[in-house]
Amino acid sequence: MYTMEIKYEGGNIILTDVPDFDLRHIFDCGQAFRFDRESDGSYFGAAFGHALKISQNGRDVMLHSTTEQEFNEIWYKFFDLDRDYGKIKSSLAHDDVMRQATEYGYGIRILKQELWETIISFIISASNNIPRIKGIIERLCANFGNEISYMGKTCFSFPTPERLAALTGSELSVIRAGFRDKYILDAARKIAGGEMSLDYIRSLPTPEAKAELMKINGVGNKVSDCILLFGLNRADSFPVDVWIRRIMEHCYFGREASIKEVSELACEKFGELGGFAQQYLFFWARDNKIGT
DNA sequence: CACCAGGCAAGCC
DNA sequence: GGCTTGCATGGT
Repeated sequence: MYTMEIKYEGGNIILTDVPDFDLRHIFDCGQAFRFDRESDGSYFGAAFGHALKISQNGRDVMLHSTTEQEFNEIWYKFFDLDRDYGKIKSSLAHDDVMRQATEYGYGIRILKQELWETIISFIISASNNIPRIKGIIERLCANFGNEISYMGKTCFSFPTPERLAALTGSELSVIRAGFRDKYILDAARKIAGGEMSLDYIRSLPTPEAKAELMKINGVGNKVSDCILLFGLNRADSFPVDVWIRRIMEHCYFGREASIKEVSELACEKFGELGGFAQQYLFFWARDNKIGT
């Protein structure tokens, strides 16, 4: 049995004996764009309007300069510390592919991110690459977010729908998002204007939530699946991007396969654990250039 | 210089 | 329904 302990010491939260947890796996598997590795191996970023430095030594994890209240209200849920990932991995590791993928990314956790932020982040991800996605989101926050003072540094929160809805296309062009500008504005205006409700979307069953999200211009099949998985905690969602398609073709089909075929096989093989399987596969395949 | 990057929408049949 | 093409920007 795992025996994770939570202590509050010297203004930091210290977790000991954290199971299935690795910062590089968590932040480099492509689910979050606002946390970066520092030269000392720690990660620095922001979520839910709060900044965080987090570091790890083996199974011990430190959340720097954080209160118990903030940990309980934000970071405990954000890092999905409630969930038994050992059980998930053993349920998935029924073939050689998933055995390798779950062993390689053993410390992956699916972060529970803010819904609004995932909508905009994955709109930006379309036909883009991860370094540039990060750059665009950084400029979005620096220009239109609120200042956060933390550990002697200044960083920025993710801008609200209201803030972005008030912008013109040319004002938004400073973030250099290209053709995605109009999609970002469409999302912000639908939500800030009350035409679309995030709380209502949260309350919907997955298929209905997906249909509602796809009313936003720039949110299609794949982007909506990412929003469902990362922003709405729908772990059965299996986003099929070019990487997942290639790895599934290479490892399971042995031929080219359509997105629909890939989705159907994932549903069959992984079922309600599809989202976890997707993250293990994505991290493993990209790091090892499998299927390329 | 082409070609592509966690896709999508619009325009075709 | 499925299949093509243009799309902004930046990197190789």
